[in-house]
Amino acid sequence: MPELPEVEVSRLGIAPYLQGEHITQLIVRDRRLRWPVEEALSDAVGQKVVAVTRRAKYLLIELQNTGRIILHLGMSGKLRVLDAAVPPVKHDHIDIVLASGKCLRFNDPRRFGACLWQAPGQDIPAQLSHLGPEPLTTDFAADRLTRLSRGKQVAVKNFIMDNAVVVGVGNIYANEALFMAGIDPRRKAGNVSAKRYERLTVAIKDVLAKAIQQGGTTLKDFTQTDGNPGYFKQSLNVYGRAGKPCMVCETPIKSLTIGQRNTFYCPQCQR
DNA sequence: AAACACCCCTGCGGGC
DNA sequence: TGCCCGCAGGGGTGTT
Repeated sequence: MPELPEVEVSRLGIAPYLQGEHITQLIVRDRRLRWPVEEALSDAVGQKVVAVTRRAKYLLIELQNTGRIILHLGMSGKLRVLDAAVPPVKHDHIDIVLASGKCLRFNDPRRFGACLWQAPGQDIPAQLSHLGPEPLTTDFAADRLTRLSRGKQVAVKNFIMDNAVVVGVGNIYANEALFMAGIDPRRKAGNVSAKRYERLTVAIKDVLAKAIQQGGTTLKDFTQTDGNPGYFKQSLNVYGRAGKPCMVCETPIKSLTIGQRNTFYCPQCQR
């Protein structure tokens, strides 16, 4: 479900309900997520939430004692803010209950998501310690793509989906950004010129920022925390449009598999 | 080292 | 209506 824009939309939706609130209870109904949910997570009870931040596709619930609850939505994870008394439904695995009477409820049918616990004073979990720059900051610039890609045989699409290169670019937005930049997704990363990486960098920033503005992309089941869908699907140029005419030149969009993932591109516009 | 394939898991849509 | 198959937004792990 979620790429960076959907995670950011979720963050914006939940933050007002969590910030400044005390956690009164943690309910874990199923610990079998991407990694087993640690018992120590309940150490967060009694703590005040000072902020909800994001790193890559991880949401960080920052606690006053410097502890953190770290959530990842995986492929099918969803967050809702509800009255704590609302009965849980299937796949509602975790409730973070707040003094306000609300709770943050994590639902994840496929259980590819995660809930990690970083105790006060502990290092950030290893999953977050080797991540590349955030795409929407100035830390992510074209020269980085050019420098890291020299000599690389990997397809440029896989290259920009590598979290060590830049975080938060998943399958939808990798396809969209490559279309916007006019680059064939199969092209070897090392064979893309510095000039074209300039265009790709702009495209990545642009597509992610616009998707956040429009509330993310709803494909099957993504909803904003208010239950409304995201509207960016209407702006997709290539993703999921195999056989349909290119928005620019009307050539049928092609699909193929790159790195075990479905890839869409315009054979005319992307070289 | 780099480039892949594979796996975790459930639900859903399409074809028959 | 029902069954079976393929596929899905992520990403860590293990093999060449």
